Order: sequence, then structure tokens, then C-alpha cells
Amino acid sequence: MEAFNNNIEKLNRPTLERLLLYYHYINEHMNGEDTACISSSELAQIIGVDDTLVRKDFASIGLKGRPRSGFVMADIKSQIRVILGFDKSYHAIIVGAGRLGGAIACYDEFKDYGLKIVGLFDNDIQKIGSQIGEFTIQPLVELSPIIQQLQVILGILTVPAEAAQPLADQMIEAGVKGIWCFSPTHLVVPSHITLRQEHLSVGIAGLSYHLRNLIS
Amino acid sequence: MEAFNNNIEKLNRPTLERLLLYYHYINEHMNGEDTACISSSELAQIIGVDDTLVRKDFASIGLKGRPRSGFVMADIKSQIRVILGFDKSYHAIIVGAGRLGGAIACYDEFKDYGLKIVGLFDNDIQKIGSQIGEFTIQPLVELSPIIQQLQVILGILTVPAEAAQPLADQMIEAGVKGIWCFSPTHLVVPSHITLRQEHLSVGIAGLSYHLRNLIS
DNA sequence: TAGATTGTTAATCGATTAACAATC
DNA sequence: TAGATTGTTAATCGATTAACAATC
Repeated sequence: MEAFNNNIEKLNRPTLERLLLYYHYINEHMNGEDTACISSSELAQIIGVDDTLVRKDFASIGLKGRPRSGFVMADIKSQIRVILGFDKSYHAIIVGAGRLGGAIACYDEFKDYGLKIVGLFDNDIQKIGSQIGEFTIQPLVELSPIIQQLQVILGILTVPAEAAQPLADQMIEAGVKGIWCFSPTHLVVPSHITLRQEHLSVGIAGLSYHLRNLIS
Repeated sequence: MEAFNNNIEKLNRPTLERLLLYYHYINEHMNGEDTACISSSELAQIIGVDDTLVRKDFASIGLKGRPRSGFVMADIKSQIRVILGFDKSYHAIIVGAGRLGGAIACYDEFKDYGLKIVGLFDNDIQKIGSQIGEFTIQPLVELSPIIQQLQVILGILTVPAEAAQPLADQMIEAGVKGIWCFSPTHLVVPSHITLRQEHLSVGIAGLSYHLRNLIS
């Protein structure tokens, strides 16, 4: 297990992102045939990368193919699930019950990735107690107790930028191991905390940069 | 203009992303002093990159610094705005008036990036005519006419995965030049169309991968 | 067997970092 | 002037691609 972990710990970001693309494609095109195969070159063409890269990626997660037939799709799917941790379920909570927080709370696909939302919090007295999807919005005073009671390891932030840092600090103090932040700010967290910052504006930047010459 | 465009057209993705980080930081820390300077090493430390890289990035967008003082913050800000096209305003519409569509429609920061949402569409008869923020939800039959009338160049998709492709096709047919897709699917678009696919699951993959060893 | 496909080593490519002269 | 900081060339690093023997 030690060696195995050391091995996959090395996966770099481009590889991680490609693994997810493979996973999406296989997931949508498996049709229950457990023994169906796909060649690295076919998958490479679909994803838009070089076929050697696909084989390298698969080798890096311990997948073996067979000359003349390729890789068993069911194997690809299950191995990526294991490597990315989708086979293990873990608890997350959302702080910020605005439209974005609500959208994430109700996002159906999360269960495919092992992520289970177990709470939705807000400081707005108007919202507390009301319902979004299957969640009753809870007050912030419950935040730390719930994190501890339910062993929540991921905190999702969908609050205004200026509220994000203190809430992140509080969640880390209470025991979360990761922060997924949708607030447009720059969080500072201890090095042992996994942080993923989603900046909508990164998307805009790329689009705007490519579109700017078309704007009259 | 020709030469200038050829020049900046070369900006690669890491550079684009860093430009945005510089922009965010400068934007929040300028305090109206138009002449305040910042050194490449100071900015580098804040962003978490090498200082040579900051100077390379700035050189690549035509920014010049001064030995002993650094770069004028106001210059950095305005030059990045021009390069990324934030100084030009353009029209976008959103298709899919669910929670995520609503969140994006009401996202306040977009105006800083030149993006102006001019319509919110849905096919749900229950939703059509109702209000989200300042938008009245419109029926899909209005989609193409509005795109043409208002010269909409960006279409934002927040619909279920299976609805995304035909709607993208329709918007491209009607004249949009870019698609920003939040639906968890793989869109196929002509090569002259700028596509940005946002996959929430990419974020989950990275988080899950790093957290998986902590899950009991 | 012949031929398609894997697995892997070597070559290439592009981005980052190091080094350092030029400059204010 | 002395010293901090830029601007740029060369070195390094890491990821991708090419080449090709091994294999079913």
C-alpha cells in the first residue's frame, strides 16, 4: 500500500485532468458490456491528445492493456475511481446558501464522485430554517459542531469574498481537511489543508481574450 | 495593430491565468494611488511564483518597469485590462434558468470584465415570465432573435447535459462567437468558435485525489 | 503468420528558473 | 557611488511526442 500510494502521489495536474476526461467518456459509453475494449489511439482521438500519452497515463495508474485489443473499459473506469478516490464516500458542507450554494447543494452528480453534502449554512436570519432541495438551512453557530459530529472533511464556500477567510479558518479549526472556495478571493490556509479555488473570472479571462478581436 | 495582435496572440494558458492573478491583486490593493509601484519580486511572492516569471509575463504584454522602483500598479492594471479585453463591453445570454443560471445571471463581478448579460432563457413554461434578479425569464423561441438583435457574442449554458449540444448549435447558428458551458458534457463546436467548458467535477477530482488518504 | 496495439526508451518541445549585465 | 531592480540570455526541468521492439 505504501509503495502504491507513493506511486500515484506523483500524478501531475494534466494527468489528473485527463483521467477525468477518460472517466467521463467511458462512463457514458460503456453500455453495460463489461468486457468491451478501447484502444489508446481511439480514446486519444476522442479526448484530443496523443495516444502515447493515454498509454502513459494508464501505465501511471497501473492499468495494463493487451496488444491487438486495447484496454478493458470496465477496468479503466474502476481503476480511475479507485485512484481518484471516487469509491470512498466522504462528507462535505456548504457555507453560503445563495443561488450558487443552492445550485451546488442540489447538484446531482456529486454522488458519483463519493462526495456527500451533509449541511447547508448561512448567517442570514431570513434564510435559516428554510429549505433548499433536501436541505434545511442551518445557522453558522452549528457549523463547527456539525463538522465535528459528522466528520466533515471538505468545506465548500459560496459566500461573499470578504467573508471567506474567517469561515475557512473556522472550518479548518473544526477539522475539515480541504476547502473548495467559489468566493472570488485569495485564501490563505495551512500547508496540510487541500485548497481548491474556483475563479469564475479565470473562465472569463480566457473567453474575453479570445473574443476581444471580434468585439466591435 | 497587426503586429501587436500577433504578439499577444501567443500568450499561453499559464501566462493568462497568472495575468488574472496579478490583476486581482492589483485591483484590490491599489488604493487610488496612481503612481504606486510594486516590484516583480514582491508580486511574485504574493502570487507564489518566481519573480523572473512575473517580469517575463509583463514583458510579454509590453509592460516596462524601472530599476529600483518596479512597475507602476496603475499601468499593470490598465494594460492587463486591454490585453484581456476587459475594457471592451460585449453581450452574453444565459440558457438555463435553474439555480446555477440564476447565480451567474446575478453575479456582480462580471461588469468588471466587460461581460454584460442581456437575457436569461429557459424552456420551462413554469419559469417563463418570472423574475430572477433583474431578468425576466424568456422562452427559447426568443433565443435566436435576441442573439441577432442584440449582437450577443457569448452564450452561457447552464442546462442539463443532454440539452447542451443542440442549444449550442442553435446559438452558433444565430451568431454567437463563444460558448461558456457549465453542463457536464463534451460539446463539439466548429473551430472558429471559442469554447470554454467548466467541469465542476474537475475540481472534485483534484480534491478527492488529495483527500482520499484521509478518508476513513 | 501477419498485423495491430501495447509498453518503454529516447528525442523534442515549451515553460520555468538561474545567472548576470544593464540601469536608474 | 552603491545597491536594488529590471531585462534578457542560458540552463534546467518536466511534460509531450516520436520511434520502435515486444506481444498477442
